[in-house]
Amino acid sequence: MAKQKRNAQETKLKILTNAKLLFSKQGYDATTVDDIANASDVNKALIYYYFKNKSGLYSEVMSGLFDAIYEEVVNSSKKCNSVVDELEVFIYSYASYAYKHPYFPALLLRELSDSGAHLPEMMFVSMRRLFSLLSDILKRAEEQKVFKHSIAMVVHFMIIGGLNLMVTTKPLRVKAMKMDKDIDTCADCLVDDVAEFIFETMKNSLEVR
Amino acid sequence: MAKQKRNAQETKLKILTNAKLLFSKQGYDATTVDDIANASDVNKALIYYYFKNKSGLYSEVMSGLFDAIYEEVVNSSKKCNSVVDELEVFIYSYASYAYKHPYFPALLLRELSDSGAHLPEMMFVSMRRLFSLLSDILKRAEEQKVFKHSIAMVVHFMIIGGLNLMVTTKPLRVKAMKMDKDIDTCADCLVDDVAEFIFETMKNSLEVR
DNA sequence: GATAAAATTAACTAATCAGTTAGTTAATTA
DNA sequence: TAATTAACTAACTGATTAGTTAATTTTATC
Repeated sequence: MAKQKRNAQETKLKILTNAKLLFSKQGYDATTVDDIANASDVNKALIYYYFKNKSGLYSEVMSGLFDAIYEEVVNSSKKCNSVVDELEVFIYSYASYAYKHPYFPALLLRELSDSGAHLPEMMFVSMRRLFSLLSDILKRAEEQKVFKHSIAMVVHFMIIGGLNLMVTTKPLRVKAMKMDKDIDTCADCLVDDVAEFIFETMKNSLEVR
Repeated sequence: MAKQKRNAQETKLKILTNAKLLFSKQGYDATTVDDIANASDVNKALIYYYFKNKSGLYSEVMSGLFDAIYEEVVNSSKKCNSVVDELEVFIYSYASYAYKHPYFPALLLRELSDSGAHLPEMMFVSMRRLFSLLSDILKRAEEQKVFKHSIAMVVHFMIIGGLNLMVTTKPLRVKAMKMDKDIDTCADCLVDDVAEFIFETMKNSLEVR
């Protein structure tokens, strides 16, 4: 039976971690509970012991991720002296997290691709919260006459769309580079260079001159 | 048996259309061949008569879409007198197509979210081709000293990421607006306003001053 | 009009899926 | 230390899935 001593927290975490990786790689529907159980080296019934069902597991995976990135972005913003700094830090911290946790962009894009049809409610709240952060930055920047008026939602999606897609398409871009050296798909671009380019693009465009 | 006269082309098209809608709405894995057959009001075995298998059907759906958008963008570009015009038209024609065919952004984002792991080969080629278009515009603009140097791949993803996400998240944004009027999620934004904002953002940032 | 080919049908198949059940074992409690 | 609880297991269940088969019907060809 048990190969070693029991540790419930450790078991649960193992399940969550493997679920996160598999949902990220294969998507929710193509990932079976058996997949997750096998990857975690636990009996499938255990997953129902710890989580209500497959979607309950998914919800926990996603809420963990959203909480983490929100904290990352918020905590980074606290050290800023200006709204332009805040925008920069928003972009850098989001980029940093996304590159370090590539399952996050994959999961997020999948959810957003069907308008969150199966989006757990708390995830919806988290996303609105994240957008609020950026929206607030842009609004204050406008009030301070640092930035022009902007469509915050579009800014948001240009930033996170750009970043997320840069993460998720890495293998594709590497493949494309091998096939055609004339096309620069940024296969070796560093995360900071990407974040910097996006930040400079937004700043140069929005700043009042 | 047959409820009316047979028309093979019409039957095939009906299957493709319904497959496109369902794959777009539910994703590949959650859409069953039975779903598609029922939606098309045909016998399931017919799908195997016309297409090799489920993934063969998917490939045909996707290649149709990519050919269509590529043509749309290319044909629009032919009427341009300057590289800046070309960029504008690239963005506007992509936006126009994406808004008129919301299943395309949904399908594309899903594929890109897992780095095209299941991406049909011809779709990979189509995407590279589309990116080449933009990359070429930016390169020429740089050579003509109209635009500064840019990371074409990041520009590409900021543009298509922004546009695609604006399309796919429409219902989410409407929902968010209802819950909190203080947040402007651009729920009623017009496609041309979005395209214009994205174009102006890229132009203002990249143009040499 | 007869035959062949194309389009279509109903029924079938083996495998897989989310979830369940009853039993076992380790850890905790009294 | 015995009883209870928590963590875990193997096996099961009914429904669903992609794909198949053989038969039927319609259309095209001669």
